[in-house]
Amino acid sequence: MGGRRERLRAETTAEIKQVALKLMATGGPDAITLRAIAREMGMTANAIYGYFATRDDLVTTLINEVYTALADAVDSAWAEAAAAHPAGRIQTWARAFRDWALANPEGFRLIYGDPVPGYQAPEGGAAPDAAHRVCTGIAALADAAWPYAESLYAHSDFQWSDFDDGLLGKVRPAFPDLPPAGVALALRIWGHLHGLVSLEIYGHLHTQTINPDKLFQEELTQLVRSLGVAPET
Amino acid sequence: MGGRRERLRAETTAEIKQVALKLMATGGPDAITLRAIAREMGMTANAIYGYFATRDDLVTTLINEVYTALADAVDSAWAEAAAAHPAGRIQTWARAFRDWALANPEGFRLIYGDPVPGYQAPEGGAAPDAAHRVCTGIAALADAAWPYAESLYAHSDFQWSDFDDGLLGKVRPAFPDLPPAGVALALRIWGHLHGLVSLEIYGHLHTQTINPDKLFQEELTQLVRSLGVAPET
DNA sequence: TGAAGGAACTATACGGCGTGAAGTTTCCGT
DNA sequence: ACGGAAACTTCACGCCGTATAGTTCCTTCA
Repeated sequence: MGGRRERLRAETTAEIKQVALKLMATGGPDAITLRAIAREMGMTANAIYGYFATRDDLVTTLINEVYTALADAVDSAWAEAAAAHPAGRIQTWARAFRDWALANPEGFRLIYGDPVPGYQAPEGGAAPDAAHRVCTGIAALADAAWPYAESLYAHSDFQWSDFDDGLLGKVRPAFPDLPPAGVALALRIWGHLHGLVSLEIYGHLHTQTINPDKLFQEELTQLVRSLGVAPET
Repeated sequence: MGGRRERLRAETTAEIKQVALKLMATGGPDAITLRAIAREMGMTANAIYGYFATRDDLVTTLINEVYTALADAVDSAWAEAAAAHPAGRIQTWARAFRDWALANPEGFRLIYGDPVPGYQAPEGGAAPDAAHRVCTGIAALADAAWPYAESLYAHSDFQWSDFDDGLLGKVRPAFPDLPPAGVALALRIWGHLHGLVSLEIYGHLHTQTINPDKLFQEELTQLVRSLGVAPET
C-alpha cells in the first residue's frame, strides 16, 4: 500500500479533475465532457471510467472541490478581518463572497445552477457539507450582529426544529448564544447576497444597472444598517 | 396573405412551442430537444428548422413567453391587491412571485438559470423587456413604500445614469416621484427575493431548513418592517 | 525467476443530440 | 395548367455518454 501504483493513480485522478476545471473555466460547465478531458490528456474517454464511475460522479467531485474552495475563500476572509469592527467584518465577508463568484463565474454556476444537462445532485456527499460551512460563515455574521439586532427579531417564532440537523450541528456549537431566529436571519442574508450575486453572474443585473458594484456596496451598507450595526466610518 | 398556408404555419409554430413547454415541464429545460419535439409531433427534427432557425432561437422564444407569463402573474397579483395597505400589497406581490416559481420551477430555471447547454441569450429580444416589467413591478413596491422609507436612503448617491435606459424608460414615467435611490432599492429587493426563491428552487435551501415557507414569510415581514411600512395586523 | 492476477487502457458499438445539404411532395398564385 | 415556393423527409457528419470486450503492462508472490 502507498506504492507507485497508487501514486500514479492519484496523479491521474488529480489531472482529470484539473483538466475538467480548466475546461470549465474556458467553456463553462457544459464543456466538462469525458471526451474533451480525455482528448486533452491524450487518452480515450473510456479510460476515465477507471477513475470515476460516471460523468455525474466526476461532476459531483468537482462541485465538492469548488464549493470547498468557495468556503475556504470566505472563511479566510472572515478570519483575516477578525479584529475589525463587526460592520466591516460583515462587509469583508460579503465582498469575499461576491469577489470569488466574479472571479469564478463558472464555478458559481457549477455549484448553484444546473451544472450539466440532467445532472442530479446525490443525497449525501461533501456539497451539503460545504453549503453548511458557507451557512455557518453567515451564521458568524449573524452572531456578530446579534447583540445589535436581537431586539428586531424578538417576535420571530423560529424553533430549532425548523432547521436541518446537519446545519445546526455546526452552528450551535460554534455560536451557542445564537437563537433559532438568528439562524433564520443568517439564511435570509445568504439569500439576499446569493440573489444579487446570482443575478449578476447570470447577466440579469447587467440589463438593469450599469455598475453592479455600486448596488452591492449599497446592499452592504443597508445590511449593516438594518442589523443595527453602526458603520465603521 | 392571411390564407390557409399561413394559418397552418402559425398553428404548427404554436404546437412546437407548446410541446416544448410540455417537455420542459416534465423533464426540465434539458428535455427541450428538437428530436423529442419532432417525435412528439410525428415529424422529423429537421422540419422544425422551417420554423426556428436554430434550437437556441426556439429556446429564446420560449424564454420570452415564460418570462412574460411570470410578469403577467405578478402584475395581476399587484393589480388585484390595489386596494390593500402597502404592506399587504407588497407581500402579495412577493408571494405571487414565489408561488409562480414553485408552480413553474422548470420555467424559473429556464429564465434565470443555464437553460440549456451552451445557450447564450441574445442581446435584444423580449426577455430583457419582461425583465424590465418585473423590475418595474418591484419599482412599484418601492414606490408604494417610498413615503415611509425615503429617509432611510437619504445618503444614497445614485444617479439616473447608474441604470439601464430601457428600465428607466418604463420606471420613470410610471413612478415620477421615485428617485434613483428608489430604483436601487427596487433592484436590491429583487435580488433578495430572487436569491431566496432561487436557492429554494435549486434545492439548496432544502438542506438547511425544513420549511422555506416560514423563512420566506419572515423575509416579507422584515421587508416591510425595514421599509418602515407598518404591517397590516 | 517466472507465472498469475489485476489494473490501466483501447477498440468497437449503440443510441441520442444539433445541424447541414439534397431530394421529394404538396399546395398556392398566376 | 404550370411554375415556384413552402413543407417535409432522407441522408450524412461530428459531437456526446456509456456498455462490452479485448489488450498491454506492472506488481506481487511462489
